[in-house]
Amino acid sequence: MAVADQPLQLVWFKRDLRSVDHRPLALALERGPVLPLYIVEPQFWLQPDASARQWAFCREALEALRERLSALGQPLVVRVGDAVEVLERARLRLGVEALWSHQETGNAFTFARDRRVKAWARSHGIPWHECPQFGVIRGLRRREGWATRWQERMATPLTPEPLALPPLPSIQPGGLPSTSDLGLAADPCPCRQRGGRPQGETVLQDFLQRRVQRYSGSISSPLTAFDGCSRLSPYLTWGCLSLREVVQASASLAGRGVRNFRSRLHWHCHFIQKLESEPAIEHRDFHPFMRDIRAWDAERYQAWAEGRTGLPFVDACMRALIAHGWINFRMRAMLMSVASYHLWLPWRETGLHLARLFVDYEPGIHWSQCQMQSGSTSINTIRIYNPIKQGLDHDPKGVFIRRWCPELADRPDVWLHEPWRGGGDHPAPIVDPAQAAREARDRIWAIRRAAGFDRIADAIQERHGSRRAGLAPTGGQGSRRRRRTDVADASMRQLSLQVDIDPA
DNA sequence: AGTGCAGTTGACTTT
DNA sequence: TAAAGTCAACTGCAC
Repeated sequence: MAVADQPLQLVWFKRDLRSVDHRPLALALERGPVLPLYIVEPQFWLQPDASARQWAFCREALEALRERLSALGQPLVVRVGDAVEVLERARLRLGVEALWSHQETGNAFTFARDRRVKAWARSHGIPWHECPQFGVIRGLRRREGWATRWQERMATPLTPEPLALPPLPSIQPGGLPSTSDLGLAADPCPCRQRGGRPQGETVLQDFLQRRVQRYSGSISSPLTAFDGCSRLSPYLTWGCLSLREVVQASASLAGRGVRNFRSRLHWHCHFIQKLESEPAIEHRDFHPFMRDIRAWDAERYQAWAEGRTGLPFVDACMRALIAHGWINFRMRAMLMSVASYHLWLPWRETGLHLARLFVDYEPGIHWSQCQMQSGSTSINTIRIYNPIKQGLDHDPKGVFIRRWCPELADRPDVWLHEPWRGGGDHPAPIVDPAQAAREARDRIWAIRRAAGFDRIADAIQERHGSRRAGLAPTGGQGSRRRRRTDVADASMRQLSLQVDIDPA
């Protein structure tokens, strides 16, 4: 009881639901008794990018964290409400000496909420200590040297789990709301991964000890990716595992698979950095010439969203995503590409649908990817996926298609990927893929050739493209005519924006 | 054996 | 993490 007399160190858990490698927790504990708090914010869960499957995973992770912290002496305290109101109540009833948390690069809601929290903390003279998570750098001015700083951060020793937390017996732990308490729509996801650090640790061990061997060869096809990918993404998104511990756990291993995997961990932060540096990319196209070019069409959207476009491989991927809350990277790109090019739908709406379906939704990665797969960054090559070719390449025998589109199970192999061409009365897809791709390509290139496009693209490159030694940011993607060296420069710059695979 | 030719492969360019 | 087009080199085969 004595501890309650002292002002508390308030550790605010956000998307960092673990007690290992948790610097804010460790630092707070050095100063005094800690109140470990998670705030369930109904407004956050009512945002259009939130879903019941995400809450289900988060809730499991919270239960696991509560159990772990209980074992250390003080269970996780959970309160429901607006963050500032909850913090203010804690201040009035318990006294708060300092607020501790990890930096969060989230959506517009969490960005605005953090600014309110900052104002609240300042007005009451409460210092708010935010420790960086990931390799994302807040207040980044120059992109030069980013990769080195990432390496340094990942090489920092892990912060050990506290040995004990002084109990606060007078504080009720509080219950975790249900999906319906939060007003979330029913969202069955039968094959979803389970939340919680113990689950994350198991997946990590299994991946590094066994599955990583075949990583490189199995990440492209949805037939093999569910087992072949690391499947760590939701545990990183919700912070059950720290990125640093994953990097360090893989550091002692060698081989093609591990190298490939590590480059993706690097890339994870590279994308989150873009949203950190420019929060507007969640809502607005990078390039102004790309704004409002697409048309809303409710029927097309619904068909795409439910996996009934009539394009078998696309529908199979969407249905698998709905059931698992996850699909491999390449198929995410294809789904977005079909929505943005073939169906010509605005990326914000289709992006929100995918965000809700992803249990591992990470705003920085997600919105960068949505814009990239829609051609609106202006500094990346236009990549229009051919959904039939993707199917033939990655599911040649139609095993995946038949699994998720049982209505096609009896079709012979020959026309499985384009059943409408096999004669009979099979319905045509909602768009003719070849014609739709051609029209989209022509529209995009007409915009890219417009006067003034390149000048703005160069400015975007200057601000967002990562640098590589010896590269001057000159020339644009849409130039009508270009010297050979400019072409090389452009492709190098694309690569570095797209995937930061700098080995240095 | 050498030639012509259709078809294939791979590197590179364009959109 | 794209796809389609172009072109030159190559291959197998018929004659």
